[in-house]
Amino acid sequence: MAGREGGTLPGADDTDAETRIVCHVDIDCFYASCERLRDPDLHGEPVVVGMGYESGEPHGAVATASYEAREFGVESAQAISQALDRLPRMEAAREDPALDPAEAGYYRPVDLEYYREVADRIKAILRECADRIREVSVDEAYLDVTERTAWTVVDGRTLAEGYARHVKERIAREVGVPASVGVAPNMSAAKVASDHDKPDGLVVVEPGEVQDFFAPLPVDAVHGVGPVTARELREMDIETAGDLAAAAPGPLQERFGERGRTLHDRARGHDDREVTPKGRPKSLSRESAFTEATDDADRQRETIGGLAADVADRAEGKGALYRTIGIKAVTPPYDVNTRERSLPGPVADPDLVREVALDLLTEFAGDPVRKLGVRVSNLQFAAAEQSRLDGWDGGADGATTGGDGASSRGQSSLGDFDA
DNA sequence: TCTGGGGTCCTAGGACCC
DNA sequence: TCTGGGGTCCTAGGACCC
Repeated sequence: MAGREGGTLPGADDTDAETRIVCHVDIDCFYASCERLRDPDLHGEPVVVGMGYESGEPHGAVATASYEAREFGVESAQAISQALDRLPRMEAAREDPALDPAEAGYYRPVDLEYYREVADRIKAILRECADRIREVSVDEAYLDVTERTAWTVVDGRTLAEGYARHVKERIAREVGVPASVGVAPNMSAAKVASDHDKPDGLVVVEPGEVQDFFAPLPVDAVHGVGPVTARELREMDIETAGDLAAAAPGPLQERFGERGRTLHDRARGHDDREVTPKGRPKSLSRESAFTEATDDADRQRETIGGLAADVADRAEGKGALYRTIGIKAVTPPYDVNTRERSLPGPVADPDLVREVALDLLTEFAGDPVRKLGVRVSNLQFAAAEQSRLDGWDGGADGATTGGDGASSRGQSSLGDFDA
């Protein structure tokens, strides 16, 4: 509100929430865009990237579909077999006179390693463009650019808009993938703004406009409202974000607890979360689905053994100790069961992960299972503290991670992205 | 939507302690 | 023997997100 242009004294800076400038950058159909990067012939064509997909085979699920592929009804998380029904493979269409190549698409298996290389180039640009950045996932990040630009309007546009355009164009020019960008005075509004005009969008929501921007959107456009909450809100006659903003906070809090308050706030344009780096993981897991449910105990044990080894291996790679080991068993129709056991102290012991996981599995012996998973949690990153593990001083854990957060993060950001 | 994989945070009950 | 109230940890499940 106080547009004190020349008066920002460092330290006396009471940057009030309304004057922050947050960008949310979201690469459009990231995996498909990466595939286009290495095969430019795919530009303008329907592209489907499948996980668990092998060339020509019908298994797996859609990880990402290009917008052209979505026109044919191909959706994220869909079975590849179903996607193929709606959009045949180009190779098949060219051989089969009954099929029209104009109504076929290109299918590719997920190649995470390559996508991470591309993501690293993008993230390098984003880090240059902001003082603080939170990398949400491989293809998405929040940037706090308050110190880099301003809400000042020049020639009918905010400087912030020009800045966001610059970020977007750098990504397009230097990496070659399209991004959608949202700019707003807080994270939640920036996220919704970037979603608002995909693909290749740029949506700016100025301070004071946030609530009006939200008002006409369906409730589930609010970040944190999923299918279940949306249904319950509709039962309360809350259909739009505007309805949510106007609703009495009491009943919301009664029904949804603390989350109710948060969602109400967001719909009203309030969100004072700061853009902070993500920090270390709280758990590591690996899971895998069977092609169809199996009650074969040997197969189940074999799967758990493999997952346990993978998880232990990943934990070791990140220098993580774990104190809790758990499994997940999904039984038909789709019941998710979890079991976990905590140990007296943190360990890094692959054999123990396997042993505990197999022991937890015995409860489901003989049950048909469609998916199994192994997880370690209660993590401690003791690499630095390891040396004085015997000289145990109680607060070592908190003190160290807090103290050198910045420098140690630089080191471990290696681990952030590796497998 | 007949359901892939990797995460986060929250809630609620029970055990146990003081 | 029955009864208070507060706190922490553990476990299971649920909702949500990308």
